[in-house]
Amino acid sequence: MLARLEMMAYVTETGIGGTARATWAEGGPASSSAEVDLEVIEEYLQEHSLEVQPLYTPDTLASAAPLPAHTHSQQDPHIIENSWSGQHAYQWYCGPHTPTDEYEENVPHATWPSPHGNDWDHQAYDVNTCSDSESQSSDSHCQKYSYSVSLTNEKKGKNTCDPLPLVPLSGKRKERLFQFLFEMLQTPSMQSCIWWVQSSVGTFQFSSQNKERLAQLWGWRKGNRKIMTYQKMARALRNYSRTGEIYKVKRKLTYQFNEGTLKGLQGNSHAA
DNA sequence: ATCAAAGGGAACCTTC
DNA sequence: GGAAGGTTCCCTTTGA
Repeated sequence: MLARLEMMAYVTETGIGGTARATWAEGGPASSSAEVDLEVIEEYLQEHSLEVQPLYTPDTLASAAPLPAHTHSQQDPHIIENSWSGQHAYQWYCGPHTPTDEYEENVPHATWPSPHGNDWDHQAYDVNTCSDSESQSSDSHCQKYSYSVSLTNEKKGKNTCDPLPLVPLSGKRKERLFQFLFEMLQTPSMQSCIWWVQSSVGTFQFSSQNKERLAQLWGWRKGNRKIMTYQKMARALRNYSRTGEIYKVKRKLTYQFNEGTLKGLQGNSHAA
């Protein structure tokens, strides 16, 4: 139970939201994340008998630094990385039903052509990458890719409890790492972990301080036995350089989607 | 010198 | 059973 609560605090911090937001999650850009009743999350976890490793023990929880308001140190503090200006059509799953039930109800599935010919499993990403650390909302790509977002958000009026599967989608092709990263890049509450350096070309950067949390979320999402670390996640990212889906750029903690991968991800989000 | 990040080999695992 | 896509471990290199 304790581990579960700790995990929930972690989940809260990493963007799933929660009315009882962990103290170390306060103050950061994630503070605008959708709020979810923790009891609902717990109910969900219990219903699905999720075995959750204690990502943060009381000790680590106490020692964990508050999420920094992650701004570029030498930049205008008003410029927030990956400053997400809208809404996302994908939805955080946080209700008492099975993820697949609700998810499939709300989100039509599409397939993308993969660089390797197989169809990518689709998770209804939305793209609103109008802002990043180097290109702001005037970016033509943003205008090009943001229309679907406006529709959903204007209808919803707010960003609340958007379901996103917290567990691998059963019966579907497993989510791939680059899909997960793209999804995180579209998630405003993940700004403290990962952000666009230049969304128009698919360059993104991990937070030096919070990269481990993002990695843990990835590992948790995949249902790994052990806690995922940035080191291991980066190993997987290096494998992408062989296939060309993502490659490393000569900048600390910075990677770039290749053009085809980026278009596939963006195009898929539009198809949603 | 130290440390974080990067890079890669190799064995292993899970899923399709 | 084989391939794909990681995961895990471990070691070396690089750069601030």
